[in-house]
Amino acid sequence: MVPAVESPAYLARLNPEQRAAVEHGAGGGHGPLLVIAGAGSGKTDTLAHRVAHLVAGGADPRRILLLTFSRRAAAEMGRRVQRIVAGATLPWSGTFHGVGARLLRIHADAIGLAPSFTILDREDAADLMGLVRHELGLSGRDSRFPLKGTCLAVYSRAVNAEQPLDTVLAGAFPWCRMWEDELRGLFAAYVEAKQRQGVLDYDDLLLYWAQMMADPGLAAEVAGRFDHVLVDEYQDTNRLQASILLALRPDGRGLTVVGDDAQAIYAFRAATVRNILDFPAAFDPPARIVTLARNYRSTQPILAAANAVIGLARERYAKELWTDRTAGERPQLVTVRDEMEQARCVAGRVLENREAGMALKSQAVLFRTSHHSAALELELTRRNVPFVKFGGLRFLDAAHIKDVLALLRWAENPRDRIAGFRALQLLPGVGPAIAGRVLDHLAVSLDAGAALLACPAPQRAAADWPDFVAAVRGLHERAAGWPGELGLVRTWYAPHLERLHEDWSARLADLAQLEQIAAAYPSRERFLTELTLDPPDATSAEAGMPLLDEDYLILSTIHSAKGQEWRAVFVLNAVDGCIPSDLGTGSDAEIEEERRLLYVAMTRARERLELLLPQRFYTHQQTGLGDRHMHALRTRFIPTPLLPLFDSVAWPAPDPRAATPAAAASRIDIAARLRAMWR
DNA sequence: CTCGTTTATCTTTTT
DNA sequence: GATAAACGAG
Repeated sequence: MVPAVESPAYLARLNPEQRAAVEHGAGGGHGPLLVIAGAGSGKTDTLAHRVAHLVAGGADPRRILLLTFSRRAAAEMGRRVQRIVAGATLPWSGTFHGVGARLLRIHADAIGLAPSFTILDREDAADLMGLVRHELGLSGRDSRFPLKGTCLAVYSRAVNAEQPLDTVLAGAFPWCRMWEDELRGLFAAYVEAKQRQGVLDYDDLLLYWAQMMADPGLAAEVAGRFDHVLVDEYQDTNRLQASILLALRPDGRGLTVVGDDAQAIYAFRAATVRNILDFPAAFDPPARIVTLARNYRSTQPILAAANAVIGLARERYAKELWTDRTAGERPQLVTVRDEMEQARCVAGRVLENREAGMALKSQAVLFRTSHHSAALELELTRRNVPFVKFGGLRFLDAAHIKDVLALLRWAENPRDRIAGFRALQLLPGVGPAIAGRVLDHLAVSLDAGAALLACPAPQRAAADWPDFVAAVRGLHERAAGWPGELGLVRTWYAPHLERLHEDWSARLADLAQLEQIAAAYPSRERFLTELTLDPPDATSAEAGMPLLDEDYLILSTIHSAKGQEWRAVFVLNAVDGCIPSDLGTGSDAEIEEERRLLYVAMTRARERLELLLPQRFYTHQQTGLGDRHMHALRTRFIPTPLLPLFDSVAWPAPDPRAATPAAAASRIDIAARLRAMWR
């Protein structure tokens, strides 16, 4: 406990529980602390205050490790800390993966890793898996071998959950059990390939870090860098991350974790809610638990409904969120005929809200899967409503962006075969076979740049070869400097882009945007590393992000909405088959996660919450009969006893003169279209 | 050996 | 309704 020092002003802003979390063990080494922070309970602010309080109490900010879920969250935390203690910067804040990459580069020599290692994103890793899969002759079998993406998913789960292969297969991939031996061989070859090429996948960033901590000398060195370790969103960490944490703070001294088991939504990434449930007992004496249950975000009616939804969950730290914001309307359950009507309804209501003075930016539309917003995106574009979409397909996933990055990555690490493989095949006449041969030719040489010069031009690509070699050589020599190298690549790439893609001009504009982004990074290595670990996560309808001062609506997957809040929130497709997704209804654990997902969506709302219930929606069935529309039922997470907590309405409001629903469904609804023209 | 066409399969959420 | 293996022509 702090002696009788005058209490700093910033502590006065906190409620008693927040203050307890902030002041826990102040003044010296302290025991482990678990903060259970309900939705909207000021979690981020509490964590920021705790960091600031440590610094104000004399802790060295350079020796504080702050692990967040996303890079965005890390930046936000940094801003808030600085607002409390001016001038304090946290050099060691970031995601587990980002911090891991940094530590591995520092200690690369000690663990036999080339410091110039490059990082494969999900898709590149899958491509490498596919290559190895093919080399092992697993592609052409009588019975079909799992796809490359599935193989990678199995591998990744085994690594992150720290489970043996047979357990993983039985638990999460039962249809692949017959391939256990082949998969084991495939994974061994995959690991060897990565090591030969000096590349790491996402999982390696954690795995190498954990392995580093298994060596007493290195472990002491790494752990010795930090006096305090704080982890945000602890409910969404996996076993491997927990192992790293435990190795960093074996006795829990100086360790703080913050999270909310009711908001655990990343089990598909091998996150386990057990981490947070079992945290206190992992130490002796057990960790102190502080619970933040006062909600500052939502009105009482919204909170009551959300509490009721999560109240039906099975195991959790019991807490009931409360607020003194008693005024406000109940959340609405809005029944609409189908997805088109849903899009019109939401677009209309968003604009109504704006008329009433609610900026587009303070409203959000949330959905379970990325494509659920397709109809809405069309409707918004038609009505000229600007929007930005988070989640789903990303900027970096576009083929032309990947092409350019592949060339840069290949220059950074000539052993990176996936990068070279991709770059070479951009040349007309070069396919997998020739590309492979060129790469084999280079592999025997120590100086890749010289080897490429000496490499005989493949006959079919003779015309394009000199320009290609010149471009690669320019990158090796770093003649253009950074970010000038990107211009070099674009000049070489532009003609190929025109040849390969109809919509080349739009793609060329994307490359210009990439150059803008690149200019913000000091070097090629930093650009490549940080871009793969923290890709720009928003896409909007038109090229480029809207200007910052412009007003725009937020569209987001529920996963990407984590930690955020808006005055008005719309949740699309609150029906069985979407929430819960019919793909996620296999086990009880999956159902529970889907329930928490709905809870997360609902608790994003401050004043207005509307859940949309299309009475029918289209499914893409494999029945051979093509697409079928199904009658949808209200999500099972809002059973009838909970209905009094909501207002149930229909949209458009029932009109006695309207045709019967059956008739309206069978032909074009001209009436609705005419109405919509003026909306 | 490449590249365009056909056919069968699987379809989420993301560092 | 996209994607990857299989097929066929140049």
